[in-house]
Amino acid sequence: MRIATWNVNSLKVRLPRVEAWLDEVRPDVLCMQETKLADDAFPHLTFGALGYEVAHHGQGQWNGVAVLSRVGLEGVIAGFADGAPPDPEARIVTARCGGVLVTSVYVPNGRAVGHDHYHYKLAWLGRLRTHLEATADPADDVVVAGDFNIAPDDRDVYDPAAFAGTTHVTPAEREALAAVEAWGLVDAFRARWSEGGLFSWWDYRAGDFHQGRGMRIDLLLASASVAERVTWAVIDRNARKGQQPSDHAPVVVDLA
DNA sequence: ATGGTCGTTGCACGA
Repeated sequence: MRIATWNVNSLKVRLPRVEAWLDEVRPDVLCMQETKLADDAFPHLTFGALGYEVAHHGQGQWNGVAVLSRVGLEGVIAGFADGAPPDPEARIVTARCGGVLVTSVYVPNGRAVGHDHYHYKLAWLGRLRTHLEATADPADDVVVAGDFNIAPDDRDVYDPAAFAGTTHVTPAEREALAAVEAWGLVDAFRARWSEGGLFSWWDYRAGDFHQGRGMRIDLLLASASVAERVTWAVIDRNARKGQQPSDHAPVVVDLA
C-alpha cells in the first residue's frame, strides 16, 4: 500500500501536475492540502477517471483538504470530531481507506510568534490530539498526514540560525507536535532516514529550491502497526521542478 | 543588496 501527502497550493492551478503525478506514482491514498476550492468546485470526475474516490472538505478560496483513495473510502469526517464548536477553517478531513484510518491535515501557519494566528495554531494542534482520541485507537492502523507547518527538529531546516525566533521551529510548536505524536504516532519519513537536508517545502522566492534552502514540514505520522509495515519513504523532489510547481513536494510512504 | 514569488482577489495580503 502506497500512501502520500502533498500540499498542492491551489488544486485549480495544480490539477494538470496532480493528474500527471498520480498517473506516474499511483498512490493508493493521497492526502491533499490547500485545494483552495469549495466542495462544489472540486473536480470529482477527473479523479474518478483515475480510479479515486474522494473526501473533500473545502471552504472556497483558502485552505481545503482532501483524502483520495483507490482502496475504498468510508466514514468521512469533515472537520474536528472533538465536540467543540466547528473550526471555521477547512483544515482536517478523515476517512477509512483500505483498513487504515487516514486524516489529512493543514495545520495553521502561525504567521508570527505571538500573533493571534500562532495561538490558533497551538490550540489547533491540541484539538487534533482530542480528535484522535475521539475517532481512533492507537492500537489500530492510523495515519495522520499533511502540512504541519512545523519543522520537528533542527535537521529539518536548512539553517537553524536563520530561523531563530520565527514560527515553525519554536519549542511551543515542536512540543505541540510532540503531544500529537505522543498519542501513538511515528514520523514515518524520519524513522527511515536520519540525515538532515531532506526537505518538503521551499519558498518560491530567490531560487530557494535550487539553493537547497528548504524545510521539512510535510509529515506522515503513522501508528505503530503501520510504522512497522513501512518499506520505503521518499520526498518526491521532482514534483517541485518544472512548470507551475507547488511550493511543496509530495511525501510518499510504502507499506508492506 | 535585508529583496526575491506565487495564488488568491482586486489594486493588498497570506504563505
